[in-house]
Amino acid sequence: MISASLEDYLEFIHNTILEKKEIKAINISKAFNISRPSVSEALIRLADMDLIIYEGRKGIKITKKGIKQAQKTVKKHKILSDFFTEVLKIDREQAEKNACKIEHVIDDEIIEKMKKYKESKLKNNE
Amino acid sequence: MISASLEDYLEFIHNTILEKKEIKAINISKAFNISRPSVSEALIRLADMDLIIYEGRKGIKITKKGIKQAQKTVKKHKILSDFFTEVLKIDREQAEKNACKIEHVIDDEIIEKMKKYKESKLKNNE
DNA sequence: ACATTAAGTTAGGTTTACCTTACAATATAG
DNA sequence: CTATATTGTAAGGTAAACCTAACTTAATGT
Repeated sequence: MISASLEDYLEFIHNTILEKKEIKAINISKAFNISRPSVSEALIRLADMDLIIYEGRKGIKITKKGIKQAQKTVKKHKILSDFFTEVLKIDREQAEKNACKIEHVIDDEIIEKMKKYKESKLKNNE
Repeated sequence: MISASLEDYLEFIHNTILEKKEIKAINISKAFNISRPSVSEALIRLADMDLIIYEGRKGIKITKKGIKQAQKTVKKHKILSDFFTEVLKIDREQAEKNACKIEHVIDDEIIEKMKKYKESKLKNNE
């Protein structure tokens, strides 16, 4: 099992690679406001779990396994955030903030029900 | 700020006192499957925060501040659990399990919206 | 009353996730 | 092409939340 912190970093790595084609340790440091040594440590742990390939300055690559893992988190994040904004009418910023925390602890079944609930609500355009 | 673990223990202390009038460290140890030394440590930390008064075998008393804090958690727990079962049709067990984790990270505003959403849904008995 | 059991504490250890300070290596700017 | 700034690593430290083993103290059974 991956921790909430590592899951956050992996999610960020994945999103950043999709967006900008590459990512460096320093970007993670800045994005999460953690020290460079802490990032090094986290990247080593992610590499130990075969979620990324880390070769220092040569860059960070995400593995198949890492992509799968990150996609799961991203999916949860999106469903939570959409449910909060569209069903509960929470503002985007707060929805995002809460999705970031809840995505690490909520079960898949609840996520699926949230998704279905939102979809059927939209269909019946209530 | 109180940690998720301490919040869990305080919630359990509060609920148990309401139900059985008293609680001992050993009950927490059994309920959460953690060692007696870990409970001692946690109780000392809760006492340091003035959430309980702890005098070893003489018992555990919850302070005003502790009751307030615990009630907040209990409220969040109940709203989450009810929302999951009544709105999303999640089974009780899973709803409880997830409420236990989410209650520590979710903002009050979302909890309030969940409560209102559920109430208005019941009123219109959809 | 005394042995056993139960409950709690002490001491010392682990892992995770952070930190700072100091150093090494690489890029960039003049 | 060297000086400076950027990025990363090493070493060592902290706090939280757990653990085990060993001890103390209190309660209980016979």
